[in-house]
Amino acid sequence: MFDLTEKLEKAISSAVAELYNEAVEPEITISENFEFGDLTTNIAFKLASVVRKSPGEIATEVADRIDLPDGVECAEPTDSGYVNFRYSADFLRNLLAGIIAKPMDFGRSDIGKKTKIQIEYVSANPTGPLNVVSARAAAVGSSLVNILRYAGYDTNSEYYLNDAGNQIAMLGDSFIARIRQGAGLDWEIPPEDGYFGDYIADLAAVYSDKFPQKYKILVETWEKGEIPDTEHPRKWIIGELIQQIKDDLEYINAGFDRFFSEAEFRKTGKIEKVLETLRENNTILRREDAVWFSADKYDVREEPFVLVKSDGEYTYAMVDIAYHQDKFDRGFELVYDIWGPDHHGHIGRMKAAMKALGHEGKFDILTLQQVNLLEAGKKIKMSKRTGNIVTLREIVDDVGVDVARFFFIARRMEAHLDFDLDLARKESDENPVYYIQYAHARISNILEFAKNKGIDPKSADRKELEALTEPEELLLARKLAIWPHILRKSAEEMSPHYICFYLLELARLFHPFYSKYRVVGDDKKVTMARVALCRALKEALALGLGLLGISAPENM
RNA sequence: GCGCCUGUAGCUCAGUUGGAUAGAGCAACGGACUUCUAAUCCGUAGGCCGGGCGUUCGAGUCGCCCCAGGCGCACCA
Repeated sequence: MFDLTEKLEKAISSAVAELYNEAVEPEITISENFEFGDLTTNIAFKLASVVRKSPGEIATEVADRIDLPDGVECAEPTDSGYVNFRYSADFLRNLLAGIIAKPMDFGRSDIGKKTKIQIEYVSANPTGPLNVVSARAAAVGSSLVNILRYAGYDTNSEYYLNDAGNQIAMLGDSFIARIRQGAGLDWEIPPEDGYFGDYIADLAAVYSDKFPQKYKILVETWEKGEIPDTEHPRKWIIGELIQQIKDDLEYINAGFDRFFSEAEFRKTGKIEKVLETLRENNTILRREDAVWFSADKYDVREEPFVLVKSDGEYTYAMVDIAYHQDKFDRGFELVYDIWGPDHHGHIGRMKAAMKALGHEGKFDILTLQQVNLLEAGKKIKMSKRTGNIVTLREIVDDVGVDVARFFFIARRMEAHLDFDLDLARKESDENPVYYIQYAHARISNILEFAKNKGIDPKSADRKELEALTEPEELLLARKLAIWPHILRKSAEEMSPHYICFYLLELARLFHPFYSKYRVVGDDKKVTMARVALCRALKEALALGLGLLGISAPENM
């Protein structure tokens, strides 16, 4: 809907075919400056060496020959070699009328072709509250899911709950130690891999209050010098921490379609099956009583790694490989993970394993870089082990969901993020999120004002919109026309941050327009048209903010 | 030692996959509220795009070599 790129590409290729008998796939880009029109192709540069003419010459010939599709007003060659295209006024009016008629479909596309795609993100171990890195992952992942869904993918989000294995055992040990501490017994948290955070001591206190009988038995058994059954408290704290994680994710507006339990998965027997498949594929070797995967067979840069330890336990890698096989068994055609930098060393391994299982090209990992929290100009050092962390909840409480989400999303995933808390707090009145939201609130107010005067163009027609003639008005309409491109790029490149910058630019055009012109004025025609423009703008802003999981307030 | 990520305005970051004059927010300076929201607007200033060499019509973007910061290199997860 309202994306002329494809039509234009066809028109250009057929013009080129007629002129030079060459087959090309033209690139259409958005002009970065509106002086250069709305859309641009650099086809003449690509052809210059093949056709042996200057780019400028080719641009002129192509521009003359091209059969312009509906909605494109003209093709303008430049001396340097570009061909610039301009949307027709009629196209822009159509666009505005279209947005108002079907606001929830503006820029919606089917580029995903209903492909079944799964995005796994956060997946932090349930050994403590979520930290800022998880907060970033939650924000980015959830908006990516929204964007892919809007782009026509059959999208599912999943959180892998690592609720089994060594770290969980260590968590249990740490928790038991804290219970002993609460009971006044001698206690020690496992020094190597234990969890030292205060939250565990707090939960120990909750446990003894909540289960006085079980607590009593525990303490009495210890006092007799015997070893009690600690299964209940161990299970309880995991459940408790998982619930906290789910609450935190809700808190930052990141919903998941599914939480996938490792403990449950281990019972299904799938791990054995996958191991068997790998064995059949002749990718397994035994060495020193352990079972290894020959990753080097699939990627020369990788080395074999252990799947089953000599004590018979599966490694994390083995379980994770089987888990990913299970995703494909469940029918996902594309599987994406968002991983933190600390798991970087495993990317090559996992990819090699997926290749071995026949999923090459269907699996990819997006790496999300770390977050540095700055306070008073200094980095806050964080360690989950020692419990010295800044939690998701703390940061959201501090700056608000909308601000936190925007800051997390508004940068490339690969970029390290310096989150200056002082700045976020101090400038919370003038940060970019409010700039965008304020545009939305202002427009809402105008529409309310207009409505009270009996002006409510729910279904604006093109005739009314002919009164839009000022350059600022047309610029706004042209900016709106870009929205489908932005969405497509965002989905194709799995990059939610483009949406942030687009919305900022849109707001950046609206505010000056607002101060310069009156929307509701004496001229009825102009008023109608401007109110309609405002409606379209409001829908686009709300849509974009919605995809980012950020609220679009009516009042500020 | 090996691998990955990053280096763009004082600060935080974009830069349409190699294209036109490198952009935005904050911070700084000077202005603007009697009409739909001043969380706004108008104006000024701010840059050897870490450094070097190369590739070509053309490089912030690609290649190689340095420099700086971060993160990984387990029969841990």
